[in-house]
Amino acid sequence: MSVEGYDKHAFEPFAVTVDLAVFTIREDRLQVLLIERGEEPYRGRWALPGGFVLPRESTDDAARRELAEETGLDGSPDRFHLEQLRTYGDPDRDPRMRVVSVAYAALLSDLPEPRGGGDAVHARWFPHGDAPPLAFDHDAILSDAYERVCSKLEYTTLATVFCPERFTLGELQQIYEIVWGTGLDRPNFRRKVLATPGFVEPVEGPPRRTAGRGKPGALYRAGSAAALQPALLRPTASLSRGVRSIADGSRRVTLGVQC
Amino acid sequence: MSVEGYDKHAFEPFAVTVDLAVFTIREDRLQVLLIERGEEPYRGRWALPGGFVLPRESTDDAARRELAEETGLDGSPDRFHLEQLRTYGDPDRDPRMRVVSVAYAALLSDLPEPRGGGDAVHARWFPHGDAPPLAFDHDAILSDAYERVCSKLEYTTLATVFCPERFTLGELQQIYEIVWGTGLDRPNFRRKVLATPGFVEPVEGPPRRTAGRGKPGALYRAGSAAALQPALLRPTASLSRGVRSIADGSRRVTLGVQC
DNA sequence: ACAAAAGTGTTTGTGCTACACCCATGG
DNA sequence: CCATGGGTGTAGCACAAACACTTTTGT
Repeated sequence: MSVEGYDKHAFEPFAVTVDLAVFTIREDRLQVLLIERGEEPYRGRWALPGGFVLPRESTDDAARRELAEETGLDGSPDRFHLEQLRTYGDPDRDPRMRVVSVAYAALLSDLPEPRGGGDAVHARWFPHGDAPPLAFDHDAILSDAYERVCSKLEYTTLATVFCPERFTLGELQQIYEIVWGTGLDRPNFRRKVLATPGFVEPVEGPPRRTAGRGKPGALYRAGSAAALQPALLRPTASLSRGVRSIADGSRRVTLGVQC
Repeated sequence: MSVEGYDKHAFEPFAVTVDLAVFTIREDRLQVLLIERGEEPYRGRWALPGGFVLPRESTDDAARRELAEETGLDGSPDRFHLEQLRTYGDPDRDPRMRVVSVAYAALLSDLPEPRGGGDAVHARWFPHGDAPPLAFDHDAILSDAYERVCSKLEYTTLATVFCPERFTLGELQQIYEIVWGTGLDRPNFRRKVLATPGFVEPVEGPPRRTAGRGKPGALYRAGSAAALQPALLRPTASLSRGVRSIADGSRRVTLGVQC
């Protein structure tokens, strides 16, 4: 940017693309949207959705456009989150030419339509962890994106974008448990969420609802706060204090890939 | 990346650059390295150092190269930190052409030589806060970089890269106080640092040293740990004591493209 | 009656805050 | 002696972990 000897044609052309790691929660699993490539290189391999940044378009706009094209969500005012992850710029990441890719992570509430991609390409949701090896360096991007999502749940209220507009605290807790792959203590989770001003707010007319049997829970919607002041940390899978051997295994549902 | 209709010349050329926010601590202040532009646009304005990514070079390599060129640090094995910040891709951020810039943040221990830039351009350190308005969108980049540095001190051991190889706990604490612009309680800071395994390790032969008068402090060097398990949070600007005003949202959370 | 989920309460421990106090050095 | 910085101790509080218990629904 501040190079002195400047010449508009002193450099070889770079292509700039955006790649999207789109997450949602379907069928009690964290799932990622992947697209099957129809041509070389990596024909037949699955990859993250993405595409070229247009000449008069910001990278953010390109990411929004690709997200809309790929998922069919259009004027959806809320209920999703999109943020830049980082940029992948190895010279050999695409065998065709020099491509620098700005990766984005997107979080979506489960969509009404399975997918609305305009193109005739194959696209589907894969449970995170069941995804096949991806094209290019997309395995690394997806891995980075997953770690970002895990840690974002700790210090932001982003978990609510995975929920429907109205949700119970049990459903919100399930988001955390599914993404982190750990169990959480319900009473403590409840207190933590309710003690954080602006995390959730109770819905007025409390028409209760249930997700199976059991007592129906009170309904909430997302509040106005974005940050969790004391973070909601995921339990550390590592240290066990002292020599406590008893009472460890119990009901920790440690499935899923660790962060 | 996974666009189907692919044509090598279907896009206009983009330039890809790296921009660096280089921080150090000199004269008890957090300072940033700036370069005076010698040509249009923004001739005479100060800007972050940076330059074009070469055709066969990763963006990380380009950042390392620019850092070496600009600061003169060469084979320095350690004692500095370089990490990608984020990418700035607005179509109008450079009036000459379409330029996408991958920004990096660099943290350096104070250098022996003031600067070793090979070029004849003007470069100097500015105390953070005293920097003039910068060219392009570099004010925004610098602001993001500063926030990143502040938060990185909270949950990593990165403060040690600002220190000389051997340092006292008082010097380490000063790093935090200078960067954050707040005072810290010495006994508590001390306990926190020493209680974190791998943050610092005592230097064997304890030849004590002093930074003025007063009791000489024990010397330490950086340990092997990178993360601070319980974070070392900067004090919230809110009131202590008495009535906790509801407030405040306080800590910055980088929301994405959001909804 | 039983299972399952929601919701309340209580105990215990850890880590941070705030502050009081002593030690070593230079002027 | 005093000022300055290094270093130790301790009481109080906020918060989280763990777990016992009650309530409300469906089968």
